Amino acid sequence: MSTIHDVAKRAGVSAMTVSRVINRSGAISPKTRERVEAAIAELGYVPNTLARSLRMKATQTLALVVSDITNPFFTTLARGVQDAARAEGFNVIFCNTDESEAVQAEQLVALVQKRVDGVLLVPAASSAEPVAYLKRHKIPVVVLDRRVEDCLVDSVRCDSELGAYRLTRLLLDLGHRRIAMLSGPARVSTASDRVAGYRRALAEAGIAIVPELIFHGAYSPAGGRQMAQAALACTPRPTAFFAANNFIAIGAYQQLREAGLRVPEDVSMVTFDEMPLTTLIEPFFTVVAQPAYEMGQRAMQLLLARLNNTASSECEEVILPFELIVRRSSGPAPTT
Amino acid sequence: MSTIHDVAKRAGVSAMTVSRVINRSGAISPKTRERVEAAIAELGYVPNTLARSLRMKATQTLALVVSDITNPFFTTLARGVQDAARAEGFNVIFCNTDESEAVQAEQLVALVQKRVDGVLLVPAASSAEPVAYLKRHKIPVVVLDRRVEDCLVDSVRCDSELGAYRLTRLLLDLGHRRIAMLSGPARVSTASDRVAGYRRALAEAGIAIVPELIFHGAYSPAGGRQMAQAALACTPRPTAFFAANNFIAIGAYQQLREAGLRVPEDVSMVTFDEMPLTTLIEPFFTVVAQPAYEMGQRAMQLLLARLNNTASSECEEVILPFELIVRRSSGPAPTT
DNA sequence: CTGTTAGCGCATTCAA
DNA sequence: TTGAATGCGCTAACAG
Repeated sequence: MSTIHDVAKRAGVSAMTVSRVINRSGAISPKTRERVEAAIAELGYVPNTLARSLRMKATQTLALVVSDITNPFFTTLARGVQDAARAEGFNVIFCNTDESEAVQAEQLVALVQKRVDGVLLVPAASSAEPVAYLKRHKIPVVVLDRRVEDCLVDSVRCDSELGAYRLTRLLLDLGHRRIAMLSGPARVSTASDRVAGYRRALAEAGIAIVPELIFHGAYSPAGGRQMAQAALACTPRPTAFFAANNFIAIGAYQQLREAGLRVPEDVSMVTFDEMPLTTLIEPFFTVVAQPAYEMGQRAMQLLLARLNNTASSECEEVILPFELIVRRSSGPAPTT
Repeated sequence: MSTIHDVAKRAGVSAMTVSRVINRSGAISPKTRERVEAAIAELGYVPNTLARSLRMKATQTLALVVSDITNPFFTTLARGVQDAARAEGFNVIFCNTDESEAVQAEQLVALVQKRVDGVLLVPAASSAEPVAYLKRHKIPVVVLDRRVEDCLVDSVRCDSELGAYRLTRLLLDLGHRRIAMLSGPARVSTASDRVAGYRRALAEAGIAIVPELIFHGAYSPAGGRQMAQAALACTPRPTAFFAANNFIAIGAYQQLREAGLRVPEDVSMVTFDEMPLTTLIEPFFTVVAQPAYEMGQRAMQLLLARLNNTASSECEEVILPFELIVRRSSGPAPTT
């Protein structure tokens, strides 16, 4: 693979001149520029960004750390990140943590080693340590989708507490009184915030909160199944299920069906996050739809602002609006 | 940010010794190792992979280039790639081409600049040039999901022609005679292969091929809508629709519904690729399901074998089996 | 077991 | 407008 020196030799100039031509820095006479460009073309020379990055202390590479790229919410978010990054000439490395703090820690080390210019982090837990780690290494971070304990960082998310409050209110208005809350890992802010919103709505309605009806499990179909199964064992049986995200909803729904229950005739169900293709075919779930693509974009904008030092010195906290979409999965509580 | 020299100074050894400790190369006395490790911890030193990569001519970074990470087929495939890569200590950069050869070309240049160790490519077209480009730069490639014109590369895919043949046979066996083929971009091998399979099945059944019923469009819901609309304008109206992928199926399905047609009562529909969440809630589409996750894994294995030189010198072509799953979207042709 | 020398490919600084 | 020297942080090769 040819280097800048090979090009220089062939064009009969110095490496520095070639560098200037490539980066459009400094002034170059049209003639030599032409010669250099010819040499570049003849050799099929492609600059080595490693060397450049080493020298410049900037890699033009960012990272997006999510729990599972397979979840359409994160996929869409990732696409928003990608598109915004590409527009500015940045590449993006993706990492999945599978909600494991240990895995996340490993990933972050690898990213620091690679000297990525910035990180978009959907934290696996609300501990501030991972963010602090990146900051210690002078790597700008934007926290996405989830909160992190008292810690000054740029962040982009929706108001999970409010969304959950609204969904719960919806169920209450439909006459439901026993509502099972199937939430995510307790250490994840969206999971706890959604529980908080649920509690607030119940409290406000003067309905006793039954701890046995509040579950924490994995943000996965399997987690949803397990929690639904446990919830079904409660007596009296809940008449409504609040799934904290789409994956939980799917698993729970399957479990309900297998138990011979119909949604919404026998039990109602509400959840967070759209299921893109499903919605297009047969809109079914009543959801709080978060603007995933836009979240990714906005987060990337914040990060780029930091990188260009055009950001305000204070950290910014962007709370995007969600949309509550009522569909068939929620119906009136059955009158026993 | 501290360097290997800072660590060396603090530990009272040479940089080389620190390097040896970090990379577990060479023999180090327990004592000095301890001192070095202490210094590393005290300084919070993290090795700079850029410098290492520059020196070693290897980046431990790979790239996956797909058309659209938002398509669950590619998302799942990406996850397979990721998991296999992580197990071997590689990071993966993702790129979307949106089926544009121009965008793809740009992306590949950026990847060569970054000196990625290898590329997994879902080519935007069947031209061999992009693969040749990478090979010229000594970057191993594995072609995924699609074929590339007479070109020796490792590749992993399913047999699209056969899958399409089977799906078409299924429709024929159900009595359909006018089957619209809604395919992808003509330059993409999966699109043309699926048309080929469709033609073979029809020919074998002694049914005339009606060119007006064969469409090429974007592998997107919008493409599906447009093609379905055009197909519905044909007289007599087709009784069955073959969508070449899940996105086309979604769009076409919407268009059919809006035209007041019921699936499968009025028209049948078959397609390629599962729609993960949809399937879990309400299995509906008759599909050829390709093992996306496994395809990603296998491709990564081939690539890693190349990188470790444990691969056979000849290129390997892995054709994975698909599964034909019959569901509700396909039914008997209506007896007019 | 440890250190020295040299260079990976590029861009900044200064000089011409 | 152009070039030479220098160093980014690391490791291979050799020496001791």
